[in-house]
Amino acid sequence: MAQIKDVAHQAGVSVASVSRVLAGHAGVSESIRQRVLAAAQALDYRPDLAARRLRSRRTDTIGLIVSDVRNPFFTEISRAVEDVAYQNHFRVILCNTDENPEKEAFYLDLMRDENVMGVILSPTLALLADFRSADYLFPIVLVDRCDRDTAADAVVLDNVDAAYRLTTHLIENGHPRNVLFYGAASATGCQRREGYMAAMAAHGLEPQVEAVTATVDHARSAAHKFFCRPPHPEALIASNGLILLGLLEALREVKIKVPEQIALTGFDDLPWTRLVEPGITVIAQPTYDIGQAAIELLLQRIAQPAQAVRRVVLRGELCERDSSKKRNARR
Amino acid sequence: MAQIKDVAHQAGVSVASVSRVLAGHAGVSESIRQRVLAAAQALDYRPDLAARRLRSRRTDTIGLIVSDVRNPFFTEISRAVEDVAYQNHFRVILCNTDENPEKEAFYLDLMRDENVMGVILSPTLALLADFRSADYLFPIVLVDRCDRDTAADAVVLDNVDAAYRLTTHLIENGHPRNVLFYGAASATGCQRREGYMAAMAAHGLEPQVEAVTATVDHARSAAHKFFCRPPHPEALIASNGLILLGLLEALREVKIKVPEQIALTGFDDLPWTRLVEPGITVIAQPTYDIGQAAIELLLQRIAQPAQAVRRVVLRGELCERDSSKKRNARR
DNA sequence: GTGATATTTGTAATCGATTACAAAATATAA
DNA sequence: TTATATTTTGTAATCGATTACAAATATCAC
Repeated sequence: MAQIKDVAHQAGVSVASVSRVLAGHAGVSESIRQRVLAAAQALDYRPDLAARRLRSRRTDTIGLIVSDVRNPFFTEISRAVEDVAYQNHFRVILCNTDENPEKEAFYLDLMRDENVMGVILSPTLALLADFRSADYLFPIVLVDRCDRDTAADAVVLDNVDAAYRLTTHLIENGHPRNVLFYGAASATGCQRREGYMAAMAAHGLEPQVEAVTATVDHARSAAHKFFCRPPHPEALIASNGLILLGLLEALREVKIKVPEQIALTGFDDLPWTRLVEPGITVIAQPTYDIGQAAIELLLQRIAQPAQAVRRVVLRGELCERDSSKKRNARR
Repeated sequence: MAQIKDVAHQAGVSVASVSRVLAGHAGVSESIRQRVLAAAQALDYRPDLAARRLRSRRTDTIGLIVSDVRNPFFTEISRAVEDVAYQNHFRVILCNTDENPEKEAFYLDLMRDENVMGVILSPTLALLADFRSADYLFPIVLVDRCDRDTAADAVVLDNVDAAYRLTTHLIENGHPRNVLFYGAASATGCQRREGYMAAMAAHGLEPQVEAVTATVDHARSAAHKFFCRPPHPEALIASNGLILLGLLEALREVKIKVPEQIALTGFDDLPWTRLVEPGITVIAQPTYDIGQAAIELLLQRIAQPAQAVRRVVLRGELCERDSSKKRNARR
């Protein structure tokens, strides 16, 4: 394995010159430049990253900490982050917290050990509660979850607005008695609940919410239990894709027909929502864009650590499908 | 930021002793051990990984190179790999090749630069063709794709067998005239084709195959074109989940009913396959297990570089659903 | 040509750990 | 007790780059 002194020797120059050429620094003569480049090529020289990082204190690495990359929302975000990171010659370390604050703390420590240049984080509710960027040695951009008053760079959906519009859509399509199943342990769930409450209030309707853990299995069993005690509502809203899937499975189990007996809507435009019969009305999140915006924000922050805190708010798109078909106010 | 000499000073010992205690080496007195541990704790000392890696030449990092983490098959593998890696105090660098050999070569170079201790790789067909582990400075475990004669550690599904069983299932359920849509650019696609051909031959039936690019969009348009020239076959087989989804979308577009007019089957038990009406008969791959086996194999290889080349072959499970319902041989 | 200034190049210090080797301390055998 | 073997500890070299600083060289005005 060739190292810098071999290249220097081969080119007949000092190691400093080699380093300068390879780092693209100015103030080096064209003749040396050529000789170094040729020598490096000839020896197939690759700088040792460990040595470089030790001396330069840069790692060109960022961390991506999400609850579970298997959640399609985060899968897409990961892909976006990696695309942009690699275009900018950054590496990505991926971590899954499973919404577990201990794992989250472990990975944040790991990020410090790795001396990453920045982190994209989807924080647990516990961490978000009193989150302060200043507590960390590296810049952090929050994704997906962020309170109104959190002083941190963030990229989020306008959850309140999206839930408001989804709820309003249901009401206007003749489903005033609807109930929200939301993930109480997440900031997004709470914000979507807020939008739901606002929409119901605006129409003078009685809201009804069910707090669940945001997993398919838990949502399914919670919904199953819910349907054992009539009367059934006219419509359901799921605060995310996992809960939505759980609700659908429960409805299948208890043989309640969508949309004849009940309307079903939710968040996240997953592949299956337009494949099932009927198609499910959802708020589609621009997931790739969210990831892209997050990594771009992070790279900017790394380049200019002092710039003002920025928040990017993206709008969800309502995809109307047959699961929330119009119906007469009274049947 | 405290460093090792601060800890040494605080504990009143040499840096060597601190290093030894923290590395868990034997031959250090209990009294020093205690003092060092206390000092490290007090100063919240975290070893600098760049320095450690430079000197020790270990990075405790592995690479995971797949075509696209958004493919649910690879999403699940990623998660398994990360789980086991982190349990063993390894980090994971994730890379997406998009089946592009240049990107693949780029990332393999990156792995060398990063001095990773090993790589889990889902190779492009081009790379697999003359793949030799010995060409790389680090151990490599192949996942998902591997030829019969590839001399490399690998974890794969028994594709020939699985395709054989799926095809046989169709034939036995009264669908002798079936056609396989397969990803011609992938080793798995070719092996599944092989199993299909064998099953058809075993039953004295005429095989029919359509080579497609393994993406939803391409499969959809290829299928769309296919259905414009009757006669239609009695059944379809998709060689992976993306193609399967493309076929289903095409069938919806041209309004061919499953299973009344045509049976539909494929590989990969994605969430939607049991949600759509009718449920789709598929070969379920033990994806998490595949990822887990791959990382475990890699960790073993790292620990014992000279051990014999090993191949883990897992069996796919046939999930029978209504999309391939039994029908009379002649209608 | 001289001196002042700007540019290019090289030498050596440095990043912060690990670890080979030597020295010191302790245990064991005679 | 002494000599020897063993264990514990410390000193200093080392990993392979980057970069501060000094030295050498080139450029320019007069």
